Amino acid sequence: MLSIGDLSRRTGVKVPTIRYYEQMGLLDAAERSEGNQRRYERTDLERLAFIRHARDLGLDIQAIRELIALSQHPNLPCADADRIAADHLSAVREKIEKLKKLEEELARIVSHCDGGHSIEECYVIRSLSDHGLCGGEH
Amino acid sequence: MLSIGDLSRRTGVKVPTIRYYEQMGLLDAAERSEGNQRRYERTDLERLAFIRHARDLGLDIQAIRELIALSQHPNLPCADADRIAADHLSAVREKIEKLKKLEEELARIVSHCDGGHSIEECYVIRSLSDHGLCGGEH
DNA sequence: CTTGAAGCTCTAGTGACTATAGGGATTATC
DNA sequence: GATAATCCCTATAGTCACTAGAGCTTCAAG
Ligand SMILES: [Zn+2]
Ligand SMILES: [Zn+2]
Ligand SMILES: [Zn+2]
Ligand SMILES: [Zn+2]
Repeated sequence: MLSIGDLSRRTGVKVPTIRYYEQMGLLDAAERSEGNQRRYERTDLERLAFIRHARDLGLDIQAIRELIALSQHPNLPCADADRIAADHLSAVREKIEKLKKLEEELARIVSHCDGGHSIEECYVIRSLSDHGLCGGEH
Repeated sequence: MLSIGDLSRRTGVKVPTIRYYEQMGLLDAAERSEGNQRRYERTDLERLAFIRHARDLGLDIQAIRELIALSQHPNLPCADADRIAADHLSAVREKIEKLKKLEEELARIVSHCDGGHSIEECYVIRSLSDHGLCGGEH
């Protein structure tokens, strides 16, 4: 039986975060010691590692909740799980696209000024004042 | 003199957001009509357009506050403004790098399963359970 | 002068935590 | 068995940049 601190050390998830996951329904409410402290077993450790890994990959709490629910039904087809992952991949790709546009614009803006001007002439300030100086939309 | 709604329509910034920017100190507290409604002038319109553009480029409120403060001193050198922009560009590039790693991993995971398995065999679920199946860190 | 749109303030909700306060439990040492 | 250090508990509030709603007042058109 592991304390919440043990679980934390073994997974790298902070103690308050573990309690938060319980509150959000990702972890089952843990058994308690006589003194009301949480006690965990190996299955909880695995569940938490799953959650942690899914979070590291950027999945949100709701998606993880659904994946956990699915994983409780080993014989169902996995189309739903695959769709969740595919949707997330699409969302990540969209974010990348948006950030690349920002990067391009910012790089252009930054390259036009080297800190050697006055604020009045600064290309950074002028670009922010006038989207017309931009190369694209955002 | 423009009402807050006029300002909203001309900049595409929603009315509550304009009030929020005032509260955050990005916009000066507007003059008021006899009936306590906000009234704006051209300079406010320009300020709001600046804020909007900076937000569209991903700068946060604090950075925008600093840029506005700088733009009030036209004769100072622009090194601080340039640094804010350059720092933001670096942050954007870091985000892109992280997202690209996620994308790669997610693409790999998704490509291994086509929805035609059982949950028990699903590569998505198995990958989430075991980071050892991953190609890199995240 | 009436009506409907627009404006006002204040509060709370979003997501995924993190921090703090003010206590109680457990464990190691003496 | 006492004590101290560490751990754990709940509950609340703060983060960021808004957004939504309640309940009220003001404005502009007809
Ligand atoms: Zn400059
Ligand atoms: Zn622009
Ligand atoms: Zn699958
Ligand atoms: Zn992994």
